[in-house]
Amino acid sequence: MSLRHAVLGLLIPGPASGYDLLRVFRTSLAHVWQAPQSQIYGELNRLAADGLLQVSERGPRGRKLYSLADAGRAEFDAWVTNPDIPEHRRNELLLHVFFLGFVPPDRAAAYLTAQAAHARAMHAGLRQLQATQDWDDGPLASQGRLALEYGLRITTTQVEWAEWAAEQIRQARAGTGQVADT
Amino acid sequence: MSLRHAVLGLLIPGPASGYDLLRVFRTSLAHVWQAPQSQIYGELNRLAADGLLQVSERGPRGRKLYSLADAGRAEFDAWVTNPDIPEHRRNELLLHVFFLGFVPPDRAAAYLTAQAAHARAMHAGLRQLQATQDWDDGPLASQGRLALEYGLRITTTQVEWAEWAAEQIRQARAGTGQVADT
DNA sequence: TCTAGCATGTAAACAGTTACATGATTGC
DNA sequence: GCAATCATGTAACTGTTTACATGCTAGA
Repeated sequence: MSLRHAVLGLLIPGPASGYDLLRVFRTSLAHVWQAPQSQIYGELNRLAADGLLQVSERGPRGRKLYSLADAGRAEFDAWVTNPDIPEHRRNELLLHVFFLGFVPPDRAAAYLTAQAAHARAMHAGLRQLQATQDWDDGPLASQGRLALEYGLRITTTQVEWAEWAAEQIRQARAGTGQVADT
Repeated sequence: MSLRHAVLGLLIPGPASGYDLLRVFRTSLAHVWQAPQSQIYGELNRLAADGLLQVSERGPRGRKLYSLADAGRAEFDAWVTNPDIPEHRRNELLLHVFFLGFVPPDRAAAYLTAQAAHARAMHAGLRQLQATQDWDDGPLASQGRLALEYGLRITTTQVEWAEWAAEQIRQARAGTGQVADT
């Protein structure tokens, strides 16, 4: 239930509406934790029902400003530096790789080359973001820098690995080919 | 719906029961795609209802051997080298990092050091696996080697990043401390 | 005989996605 | 007046997890 904690955390700097949070999820949090509109509004209502936050103000067009209750702040504090991360162990890329032995080596290598290209594009996108972003604003800016560096490093590793893996497959094919032909 | 394709892929070498698959998910696939028992049996029944596989044989203790139908093989083939991977963009670690500005720098740095230690332990576990595994068996062995290398490289990157990030926070704290004191 | 492992299934709850639905207000 | 954006909500569906439930069979 990390969405819960994300919502609580976003209310720490001050009260905000569901719509405000929605925009944060679409911008700053887009690369970190995606959540559709329906989920955010639902979670806010559940959080309010559980007493972790309350509606502190109502504005025009039915706008509701939520603010953090003491219980919510406590819940967030317990979560944020709790080192236990529920290991998800679901990696779509590796699942494909696992079964790559069932297709011809050429197709398998091409698949990995495509994944390398994809990771490279992701990396370029993050570099772009790094260049355009204002890195002096808000309490979340320096954390954003850390997260972005994570993305840059991980995508680099992914590119290198995918190219290495494609090469492994090509070499194995060449190896068996030669043996078979000789 | 990747579980679907994992199940189809596992039936390529030959017919197997739900229980057989269950053991594969607990061993070879444990680091790649986890699935609980109830999900596997449910998926097998759904897959059979959809005509992607059929019960080819019944053994003792109600054992049902499933085998791949032509439609199932086609579905698998379309999936396995399809380069489009639905981007999940949900990273629990980065979500914590995003909010680390709301706790004292010492706690934030300690959190990242703990994550470095965790990634280091993961890495050691994979090295262990690499040493003990029989790397000459089955059609999935060489793919397993590629996946394992992925894990080794990613965990290395995670360790390096987490230590770097912890250092960043410590330095920022020292910096503001000095300025404030002068 | 009894335990461990084989073997399958269901029910309830929770999490997440997509699509639909509605209305208010601001600026052109 | 109209379009864009603000603003919230609900319904249906799919995917996932946890827990419970049942019975068979091989071997010590």
